[in-house]
Amino acid sequence: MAKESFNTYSYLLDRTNRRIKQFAQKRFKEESFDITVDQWLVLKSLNQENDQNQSELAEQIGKDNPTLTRIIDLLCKKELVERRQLPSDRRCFTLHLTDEGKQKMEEWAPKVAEIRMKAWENLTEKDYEDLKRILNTIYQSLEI
Amino acid sequence: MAKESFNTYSYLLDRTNRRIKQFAQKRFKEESFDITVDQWLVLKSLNQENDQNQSELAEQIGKDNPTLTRIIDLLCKKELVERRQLPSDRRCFTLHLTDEGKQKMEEWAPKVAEIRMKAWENLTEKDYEDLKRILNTIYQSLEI
DNA sequence: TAACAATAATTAGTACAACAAATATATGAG
DNA sequence: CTCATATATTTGTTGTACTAATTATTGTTA
Repeated sequence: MAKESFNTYSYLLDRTNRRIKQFAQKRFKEESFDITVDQWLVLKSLNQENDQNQSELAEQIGKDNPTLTRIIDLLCKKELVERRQLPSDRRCFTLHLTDEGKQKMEEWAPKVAEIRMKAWENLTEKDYEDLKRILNTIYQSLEI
Repeated sequence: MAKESFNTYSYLLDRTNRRIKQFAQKRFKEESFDITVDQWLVLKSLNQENDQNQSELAEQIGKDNPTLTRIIDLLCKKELVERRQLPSDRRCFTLHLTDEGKQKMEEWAPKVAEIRMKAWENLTEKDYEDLKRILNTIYQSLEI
């Protein structure tokens, strides 16, 4: 294949990724979910596993610490998440959904699952598997 | 498949996309290419086809106009690109590589092609085809 | 114990993404 | 011609990404 073509794949990937976010964000707005897609990712992770500190959570969702700090700041301001000082290591906070956060998660989760599913509706089971494998192969080829 | 899994695919796609950009950016820096990956995309398009106005170019590279305006601003500041007023329609600019821009393109293009290729080196021809098909299917499922 | 390295989180600075709204100009219908 | 509409671009705002620097704390070791 011509070298030039590889630019095209990067472009397709970028474009598709953007549209997935864009679509979800638009639907979030329509449903009056007052969060971004990335904020959703954080809430979802905290809902599955409380007591994570920021570094663990950052690793979990694949974002860096400064980015996560800001997402957490925003979620705290919305009173969906709270930081708790860890007495055993005063450098750390553990992160927790507030009661309101838990309630919103119950309310939002089924609808979000539906919205997120939309992207994949015209793919076969084999397509999912192939996509997963291909993306992971790329990811590992670029180990930093 | 459980609905919850679909979140995972979005996550994989986002993560891989980020790493592709991240990798290219890091290599750009090592090679002292003083541009971002998105700026590269613009230069590349202009190198192939001069005389585009901003709206055409935005469409071409799949970014919206405000985003492109700012990328062009930066490239103009670096004196790689210039805006030329179109006498026949004074709302438009056509965009052109400067001499320095053309020179840099010649210098950078082969190396950039190599860098971009790195992501795909462990995939087969069939993988490329599958990936392209799958990404386009997703893109079209989310027509906005 | 004092000095040094490592870690958790934050902050600052720059850039891009997405969206809405504003501005300037052009075009078409009447 | 004039008004409404459309088009090209810019501006403002919020959020995310990456780098580098900073603060506070903990761990290590001479």
